[in-house]
Amino acid sequence: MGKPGRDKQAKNQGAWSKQEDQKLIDYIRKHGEGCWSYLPQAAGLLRCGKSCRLRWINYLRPDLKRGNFAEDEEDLIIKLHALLGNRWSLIAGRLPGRTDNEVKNYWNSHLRRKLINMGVDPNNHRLRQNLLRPHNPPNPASASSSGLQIQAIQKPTKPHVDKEQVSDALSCVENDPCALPDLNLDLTASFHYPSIPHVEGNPKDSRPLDIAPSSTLLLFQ
DNA sequence: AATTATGGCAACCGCCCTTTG
DNA sequence: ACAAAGGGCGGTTGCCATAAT
Repeated sequence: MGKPGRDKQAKNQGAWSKQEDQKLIDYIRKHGEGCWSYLPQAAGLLRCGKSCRLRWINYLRPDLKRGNFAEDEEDLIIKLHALLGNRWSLIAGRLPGRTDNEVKNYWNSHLRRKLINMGVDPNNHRLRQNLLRPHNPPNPASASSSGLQIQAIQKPTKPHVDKEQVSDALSCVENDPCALPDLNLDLTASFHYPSIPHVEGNPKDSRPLDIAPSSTLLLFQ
């Protein structure tokens, strides 16, 4: 294919206008989500298909929750991030009405800092070494602010994993339920597009879910 | 009141994977 | 088997609002 993200007809960039939003909404209400590369032309939008897709998924979809994250959503994001890493689409799939972009932004702007304040390395979800020393312990009050308790773990984590590792990790969880005592996560793909007209089945939706390894994760109780 | 710093979020970029012919 | 096209994803950027000075 040609250079990705480059639609030759696309002219508009930057923020979407109300008119553009309405065109996109109207088109998708009428025809459903189909071929994104064809959509701009059909809907009369001077945007690239990717831009339309992103605008719809992240902003215009009728089932989006928006607004502040609840505390249980925060907890879930932290737990899932510990399990999955920066796989925002998978994490968002477990949060009805939330998008990967929203979860990613919330992580980067709120939760990362929160974990750091708790003395936890947001990259590997382990207690930072310097904070384990007696003269500089993590603040227990802040650490329990979201109802989380933390156990330090020893082995380093690998940020990115391949699919075989992922399935190994899943079987590890299955074989050893004590590994993740209280997560109780049903890690099957879950998508929430209840009000979108279904035009054609998307084969990608049925692809197997891949899960990051858990053996070196910080454990939450 | 004006200026600067910071945070939050929407949107874009570019890579990678899957599908199709 | 291969290449091209489409779509999805995570990372990054840039704009705007608010806080601090």
